[in-house]
Amino acid sequence: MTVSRVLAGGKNVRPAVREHVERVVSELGYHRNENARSLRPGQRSGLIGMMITNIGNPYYAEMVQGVEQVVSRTGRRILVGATNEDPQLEGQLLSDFVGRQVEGLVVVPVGQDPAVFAPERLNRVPLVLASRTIDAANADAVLISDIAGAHDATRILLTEGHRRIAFLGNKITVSTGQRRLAGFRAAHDEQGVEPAGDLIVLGLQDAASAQSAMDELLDGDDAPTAVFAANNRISTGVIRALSRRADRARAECRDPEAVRLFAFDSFEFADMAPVPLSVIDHDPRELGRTAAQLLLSRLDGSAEGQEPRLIELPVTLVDH
Amino acid sequence: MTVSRVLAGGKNVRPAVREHVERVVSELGYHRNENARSLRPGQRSGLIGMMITNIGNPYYAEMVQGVEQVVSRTGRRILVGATNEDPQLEGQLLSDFVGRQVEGLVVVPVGQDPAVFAPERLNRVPLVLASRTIDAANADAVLISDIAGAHDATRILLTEGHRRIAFLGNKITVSTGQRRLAGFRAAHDEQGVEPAGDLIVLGLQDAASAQSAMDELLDGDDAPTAVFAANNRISTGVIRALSRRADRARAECRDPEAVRLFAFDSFEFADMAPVPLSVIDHDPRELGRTAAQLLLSRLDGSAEGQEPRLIELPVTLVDH
DNA sequence: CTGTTAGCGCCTTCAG
DNA sequence: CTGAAGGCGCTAACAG
Repeated sequence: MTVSRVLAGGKNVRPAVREHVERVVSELGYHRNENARSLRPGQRSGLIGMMITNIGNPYYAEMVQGVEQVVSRTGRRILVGATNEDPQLEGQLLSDFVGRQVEGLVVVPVGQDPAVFAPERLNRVPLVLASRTIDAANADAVLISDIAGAHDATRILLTEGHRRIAFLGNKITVSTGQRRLAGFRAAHDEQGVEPAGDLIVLGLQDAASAQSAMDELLDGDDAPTAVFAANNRISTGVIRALSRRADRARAECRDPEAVRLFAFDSFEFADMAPVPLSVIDHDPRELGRTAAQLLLSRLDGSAEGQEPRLIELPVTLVDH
Repeated sequence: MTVSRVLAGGKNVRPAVREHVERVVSELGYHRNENARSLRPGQRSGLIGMMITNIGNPYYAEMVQGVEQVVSRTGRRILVGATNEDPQLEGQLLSDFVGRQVEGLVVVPVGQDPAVFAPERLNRVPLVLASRTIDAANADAVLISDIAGAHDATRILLTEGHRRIAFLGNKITVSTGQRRLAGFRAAHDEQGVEPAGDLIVLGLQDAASAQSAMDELLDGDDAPTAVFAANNRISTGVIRALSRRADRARAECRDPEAVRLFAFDSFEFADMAPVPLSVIDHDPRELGRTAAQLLLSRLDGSAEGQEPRLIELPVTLVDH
């Protein structure tokens, strides 16, 4: 008990005893067992669970960094798990994290099934959805201005005169995919232009598939004059495709195809990409920080009883 | 007790009772408390601690991914903490992780002080050092072939005739910095060439400082004809500097400075960098996987009593 | 200022 | 096959 008191701050302990305890603790390398500690009612575990699709994607890595920065200031640590876009893995991970007594969860959800995060599965653990949302979910969420960003970018392409604009997107079950496509379509509607249906390719999961999809479109009869790449993996593939083709063209003394590219999400070296491009830029680190703050406001009670909140972070259009 | 038995696999429970328990468990969303579970002697916590400098660096993010891939197969989860290259933070993080009963640690150490990871601070928790080592540490380690890689690259530069080769490196207290510089020097020695002392810049912590260091060197009287960039952050800065200068030169109708660049660590888009470069390539994901395997071999007892092991992963030289 | 009691949720051991 | 006892490490509440 005396040791416990010393470690809790040393109140109501005779200075001599306190010093003695401190010395012995450091000599023995004693560490109090945080798990046993959090077993007692009213004690928090100090763990925040983060479920993302893939830490190898720099986008999510930066998000993790944002969350880590904010929660580490409150002495909490983050438990990281990868869902690999697999709803079943997502469910297991959730259950595991709840079992490990996480105080809160920051999640990039895989699908749209609200049952995964139903209240009885969450066991009262507050949840913040990040980057993607689940329409029917009853949770705080931080999103990017997907719709407005895609809308603005597409409007620019249309006003530049492009009529054959390709849309390369990810799975439509992912809310970012839906929302970015919605913005793309809305801009067409607004300008009274019919989107080129044959140029809308969805379900692209990685850079490699985006690259071959792009090649295929450019090899078609009526190739696009502009491309909207709906996320950073897709942009990567598109840039690879365009750059390879430009190299080949130059080697054969042809003029390279000029394709106007708009990319959602920025990435390192966007400013020195081998092809000209415009970017719908935003900060995944800020997204992580905001998500963490929403979560903390549920934990410290400052958002007591509030309705689910939705924050949309702004985007910036940048030309390179 | 019966519920505990059902959750442990349902041995020695009447099927009817088992089914009933299972139904009620899923109805109520009951999760067994993993922390309480690990309180019992002989039970493992299922947590692995990862201490890295910065998750936002794609290099470390990929390392985390490698570790996650391997340990998640054993049902374990990873606790991630950032040290921000701060030895004090590193110590606190270590203590926190040990207190949270991590079963093992994968660490990219900040400095060279072996006291940080002294046995009494580790409390018998196995430690694997990754990417960097501490010479005096008594722990398993996975490194890249820093010395050989830097040696080979420098030898190539020297045989190409370069005599003014700049070395842009990070802090010399970091083992990768030491080792890569050692390889650089060894190649010079081997060829009987004196390294250009005025071109060796150390202590570069980020891309921005590397960029300005590069600019400064190129503006000097006796500018380097080749550059060795000792890690991915530094390469980024150097590429930015070179590319900016090339753009400016072209705008002024001058020939851009031709600087031969060798970069340690690869990065996305290395193959389409705006300046020609060669890369000492290796796979941080593989580094993470290997570190995790070393750790697991300590946990399952298969490396029982073995001396600390040191694994050096090979590098590949790639021209772009 | 210091120590005792009790109970957090779990599972090993033993009794029925 | 099922349940009761006990203890893992910790700290709130109470006693001294």
